[in-house]
Amino acid sequence: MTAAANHHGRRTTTRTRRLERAGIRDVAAAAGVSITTVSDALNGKGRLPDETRTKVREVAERLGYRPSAAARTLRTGRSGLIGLTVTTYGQEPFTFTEFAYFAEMARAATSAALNRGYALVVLPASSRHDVWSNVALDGTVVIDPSDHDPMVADLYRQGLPVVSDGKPGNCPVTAWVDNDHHAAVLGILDHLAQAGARRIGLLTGTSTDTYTRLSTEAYLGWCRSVGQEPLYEAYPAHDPCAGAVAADRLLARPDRPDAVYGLFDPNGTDLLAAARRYHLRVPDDLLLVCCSESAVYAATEPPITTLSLKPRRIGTTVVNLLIDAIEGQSSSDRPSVGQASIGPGSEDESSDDPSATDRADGGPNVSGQLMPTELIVRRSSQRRSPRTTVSAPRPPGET
Amino acid sequence: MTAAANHHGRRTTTRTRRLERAGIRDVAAAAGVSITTVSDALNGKGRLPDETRTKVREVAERLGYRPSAAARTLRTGRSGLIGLTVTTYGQEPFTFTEFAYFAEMARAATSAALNRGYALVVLPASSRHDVWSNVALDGTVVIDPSDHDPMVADLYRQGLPVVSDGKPGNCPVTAWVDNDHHAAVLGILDHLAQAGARRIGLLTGTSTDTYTRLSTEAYLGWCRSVGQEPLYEAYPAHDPCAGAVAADRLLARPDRPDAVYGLFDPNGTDLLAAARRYHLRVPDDLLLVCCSESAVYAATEPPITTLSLKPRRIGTTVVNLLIDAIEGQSSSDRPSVGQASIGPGSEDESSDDPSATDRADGGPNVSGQLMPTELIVRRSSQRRSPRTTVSAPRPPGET
DNA sequence: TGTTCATGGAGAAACGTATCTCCGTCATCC
DNA sequence: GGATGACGGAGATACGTTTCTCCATGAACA
Repeated sequence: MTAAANHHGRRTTTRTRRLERAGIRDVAAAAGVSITTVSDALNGKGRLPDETRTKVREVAERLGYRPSAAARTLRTGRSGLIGLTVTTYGQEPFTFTEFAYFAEMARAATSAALNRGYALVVLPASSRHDVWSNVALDGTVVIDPSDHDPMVADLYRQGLPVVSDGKPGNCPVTAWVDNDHHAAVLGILDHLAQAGARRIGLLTGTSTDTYTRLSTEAYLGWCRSVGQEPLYEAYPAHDPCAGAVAADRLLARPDRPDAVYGLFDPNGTDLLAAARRYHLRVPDDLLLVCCSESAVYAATEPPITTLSLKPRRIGTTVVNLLIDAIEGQSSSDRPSVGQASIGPGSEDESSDDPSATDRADGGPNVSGQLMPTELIVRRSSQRRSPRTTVSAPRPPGET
Repeated sequence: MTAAANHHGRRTTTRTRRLERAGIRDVAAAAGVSITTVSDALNGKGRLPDETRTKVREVAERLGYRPSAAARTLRTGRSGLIGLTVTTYGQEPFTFTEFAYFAEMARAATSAALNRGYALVVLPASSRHDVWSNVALDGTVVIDPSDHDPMVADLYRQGLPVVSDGKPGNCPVTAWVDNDHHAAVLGILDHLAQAGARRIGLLTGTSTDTYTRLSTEAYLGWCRSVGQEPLYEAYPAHDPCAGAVAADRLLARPDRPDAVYGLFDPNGTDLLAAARRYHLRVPDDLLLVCCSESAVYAATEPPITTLSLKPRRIGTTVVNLLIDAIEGQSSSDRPSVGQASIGPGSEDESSDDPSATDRADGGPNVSGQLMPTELIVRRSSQRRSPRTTVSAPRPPGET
């Protein structure tokens, strides 16, 4: 008795016991061909005449055959799954909803992954290890890794490609993508100064992630360069109430700022509410800008100028870089991130700005990529012209 | 030469070629025990003295051993993955961000899944089939399935547990959870009437999902019962601009309503903007309520009364029901949804309202569950008392 | 008439785990 | 002093694919 016959015998008895899904063997038997032929026919490989191919496909369809993803993954070493790691604050697992940035970014990432035949698994950065090791990942996207992130290091050591959203501090990654936060903050401060601000305040966070750090540093540097005394309040960004309190504190100071930039999404409404409490008119008494992806700031009274980090473009780029690394890895041993990472996979949102493909080195050998932000100018930051033009016409000349 | 030795021989030569992850065999060899012992030691099974167990664990740790999720899945038939199907509109894959409901619900679902050791895979309902069949799922959560949803039927036919958020129309599911939309709409309309509304309008959608359908029907029924002529505008809810246009149309009608309920999240700002355009004061000239999970409506001018569907509780419940079905399935053949589905897994958000565990039958044999909504009363729907108390003190009497 | 190719397809070996079965070895008990 | 069981652990099989290797057949060719 051959092994195949033995197999089949066992299967038959098993099937009488429970109604099981048809396997490739069942298809082969029903079609009167070998397992190899079925596999080749369904996967478009091998050299088979079209008649055989279509016949096998018909039989498979008739039997309701679905290939076992687990077996395929085991055999090929590819699961078609990529992880999306989100930062977790305390017990609450996600900032997903708190900041529209994450939601948008995750959406774009999911979409980009699906476009290339991958699915996204959402995993918290500090999850118990068992969940992580229970899912077969081809690679991981990490949002804002902390310095020396042990999870990232572990993944990388396992040989998994890791691409981070946010320039990594000290952990090894395959590639990274980030906004040019320094330039963005400088642009905003210049914009506010140009609108007449003399004392620009900052609402910032206490956490040590790259975004907060770079933005705050840029603010402090700008203050130094123009000779303004820094005016800022820092609060734990994950606390929904702390933002409102910090905004209030900032406007309650004796040296009250006449313009404020808020680093986090809810800061716009926080600041608007605080301004109302102190009877400050926006933009007459107080200029306002905040970093947000939320569309509600177009409809507030007054509409608030926002800095968009273009999370969709970032999410798309990150995923495409990751998949490039995953798929490039097999052909050559060293991960060579493809040169056309933006082009093919992002029909949806990469409509503008080809300069986004510029490269900047950020580590020993990893390819980093800085992406531009977009300042959406609305009434809250304009004293004179109420028109909502986007471009700031001033030539660079004051830092 | 035994098969094991053969294995190991091959492995050794392979390892010289490429640096591979250590397998269970390597651990067994390094620890001087058998594969069985390693497996048992790491999984806490079998009868082993603690010394062996700890020794094996040490060796595994030293070798950086990570069990292959694919192999485990293949062997056990469990992947620890559950799918989250999100409705897709046209080409754009997700409504994720558009409606805070989805973001919140997905977040809670992810969290609940992780609490029980599962990970969530986000998949679009109408994805190409290959992505679906490429991932090994233990079960699926479906958000708002359409009638006769082929995808759901297919999953169900495969024997996968399917739990839907939103009472399913005509597709078979293991269980479902939904809000009591009928009661919610009636409550809102009564609330508005009680605040003095004579002609209540509705901003609704053109799609045929359960939420839109039930809500609209409830509105129409209420209109019939109180003898009011229906005043509504329907628009494609997935179009971000169409809502603003529909809101404008509704307020531009000659028979302008003096109160409006908007079924979708952005309707609040849409209606507020439209009211401003027509110089209608809220709440004096126009009472406003919309269904939203967004916190921004607490900070608008005026703050807008919202109906919360409590998406986090729904997401948590749905996932727990699904996992109950998955894990119950193995012990008995018929999926018996556990009786304590809310209790254990939802430490975070099931703080209130134990009545949520009530059951309602909605299909032949599936267990459905109706969950309450919450009306957050703010200034936009109150004419007299500007205090933001939740209870409306006025006695009913002027319908 | 042999040799060479191309064609169509079968066999069997992995992939790495979980688990079922079974086998020694002692100590214990009647 | 032989049966009994607990203890500790090894062997082998199966999970369902993919894919490498190889074999038959017939046609083309020298």
